[in-house]
Amino acid sequence: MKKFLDAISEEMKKAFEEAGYDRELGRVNISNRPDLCEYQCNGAMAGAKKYGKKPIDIANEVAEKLKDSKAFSSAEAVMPGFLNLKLDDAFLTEYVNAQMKEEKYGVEAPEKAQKIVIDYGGANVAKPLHVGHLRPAIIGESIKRIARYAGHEVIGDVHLGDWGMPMGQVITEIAERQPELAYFDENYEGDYPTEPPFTISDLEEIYPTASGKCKTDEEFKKKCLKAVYDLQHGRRGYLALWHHIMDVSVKDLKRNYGNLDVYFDLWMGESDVNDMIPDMVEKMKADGYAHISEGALVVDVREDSDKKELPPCIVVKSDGSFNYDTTDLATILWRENEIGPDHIIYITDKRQELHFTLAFRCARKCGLAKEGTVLEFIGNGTINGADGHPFKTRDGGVPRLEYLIRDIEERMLKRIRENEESRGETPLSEEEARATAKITALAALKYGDLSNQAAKDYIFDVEKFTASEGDTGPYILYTMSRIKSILRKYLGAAEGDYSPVNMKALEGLSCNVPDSVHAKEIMKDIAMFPQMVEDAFSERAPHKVCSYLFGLANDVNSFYHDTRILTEEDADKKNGYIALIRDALKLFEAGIEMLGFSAPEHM
RNA sequence: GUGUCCAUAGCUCAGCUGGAUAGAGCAACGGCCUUCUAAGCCGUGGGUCGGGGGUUCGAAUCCCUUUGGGCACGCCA
Repeated sequence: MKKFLDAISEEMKKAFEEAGYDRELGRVNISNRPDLCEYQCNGAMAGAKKYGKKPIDIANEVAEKLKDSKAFSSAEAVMPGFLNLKLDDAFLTEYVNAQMKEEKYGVEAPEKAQKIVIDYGGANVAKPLHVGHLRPAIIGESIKRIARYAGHEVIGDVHLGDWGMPMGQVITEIAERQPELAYFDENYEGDYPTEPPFTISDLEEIYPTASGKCKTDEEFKKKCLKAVYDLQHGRRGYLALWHHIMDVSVKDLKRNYGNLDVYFDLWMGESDVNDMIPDMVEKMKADGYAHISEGALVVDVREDSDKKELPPCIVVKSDGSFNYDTTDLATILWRENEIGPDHIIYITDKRQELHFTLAFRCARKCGLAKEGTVLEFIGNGTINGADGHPFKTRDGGVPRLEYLIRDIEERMLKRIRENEESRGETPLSEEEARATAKITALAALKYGDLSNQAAKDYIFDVEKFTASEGDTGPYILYTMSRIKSILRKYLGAAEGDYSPVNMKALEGLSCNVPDSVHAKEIMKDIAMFPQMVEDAFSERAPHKVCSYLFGLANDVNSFYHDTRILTEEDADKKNGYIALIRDALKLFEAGIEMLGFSAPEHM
């Protein structure tokens, strides 16, 4: 079915046409003066110049044609030339009931589904996830889900940092600590141990130590760089050690991402394209794109339109090893060969923008990316502390994601127990309460992040996220659990029964013509759902999903407050109310699914 | 220095393909629980949209300029 604004715009366009004007002027939008009207059309003013008429005259002529409109109960021309519109209740009701019967509540499959690779992990192996990894993970996961909901084929890739300097650093540090290990004996020809010589907590300490040393100790840094070269060029012992690092680290990363409800289709990394690099480099040389500059093999990517001189893209470093330009280029080639995407979307910290500009141009110039493949970079802002500076722990370190989440969960758990006590409810079991706290905490965290524009820095304020008042994840979940509670009771559930609502049993009901402003507001929200999904997808804007859900929650809560649903004596009315909140619940479910979190049955 | 992004209420942010009186949340203040979950609802106060200029019937939104910030700028990722 047509999106709602398109559907009502169609009536307006017809009116413009009948009045003798360009039908394209008839675009209808949501009113920015809700006190005056529900929807508005500004086409009369836009067309005034073209037709050499006063806007108000055009508006009046058009309004005249809308007298018998099905969509609008009133259409009024107002100075200087606005067309103020009120929606016909029956029209809206019919639309919403038809819409909610559809599979995706009015979201149409795209004319041509796009194949999209989305690269959004950015985690480095051997390094624990910290706050810096939070945004790409959360934003990427959401954009992936939005794109899927919009009907596209999306493949998420974690794209691990597993082939660069950190690997050399870890290997070198281990070599210094345990030089007797077989991995470091170049003459060793036997099998290496199957068990790693370190645990995940060892690794978490080894990497920062090594990284710190590199900043002060030139000799150590040189050894690390040499180790990177050797690893990339197949030194047996290093490769064996590297496999251990991967095993230990990836297992931990999967657990951590899993806790965030972030799931990748591909767990590939820089290392996976190592074998493709030699041929790729040879071809770039043979085609005359790559040349030696300051000892490194580079590709010039400057363009005449540049406002600033760009550095070249370094394909092979002067010591013969590869950096992330190399692996990113080879990865583009791999994705073209193996997946053939229409889009490749990268989500990383915005500070990496220049790198991607260079890599994209290089890939384009050297023919690694096909003509039609869109390479897109989404840079996320940083997470800052309350002081406006990058988020740090009290001792100045970067906070581990795990601890951060645990902190939020504890606060939520406390809240659950407080509520039980003040409501006089039977307390949930420890297990159940913790499960609810976990779900709520994740919602708080993700919503807190996603409700900000991806590209902007934002202040991470634990107090604010866990306050669960106002524009927060828990507020959305709370609204949902209120709806569920009513639906459950409507279906005859006993007090204290928090089992999932049987939505199937409610299928037969449909919304009545709204009998209150709040009911009508909810229906107008519902009607806008498909438009919201399209906008959120095309603008890569999860925060639009957030603000949509927040608006819906506001309207549902107002409705809830004013309308006695279960005690309504008129059965037909009551069923209509139930259908209305059921539909709202369906959209909440769809919305939070797109944001990447879920809802508890009771909170 | 060059490029780039940003500046909106006390705080945190929407709005930016130009439209009528610039919106939320938090904080402040005042109401509402014998009735479906008060993690809620209703209300009040609070802004020369950093400054200046321009385009336009009309600018937070587009253009120029200026101030103040963030970030990036060849072999880390």
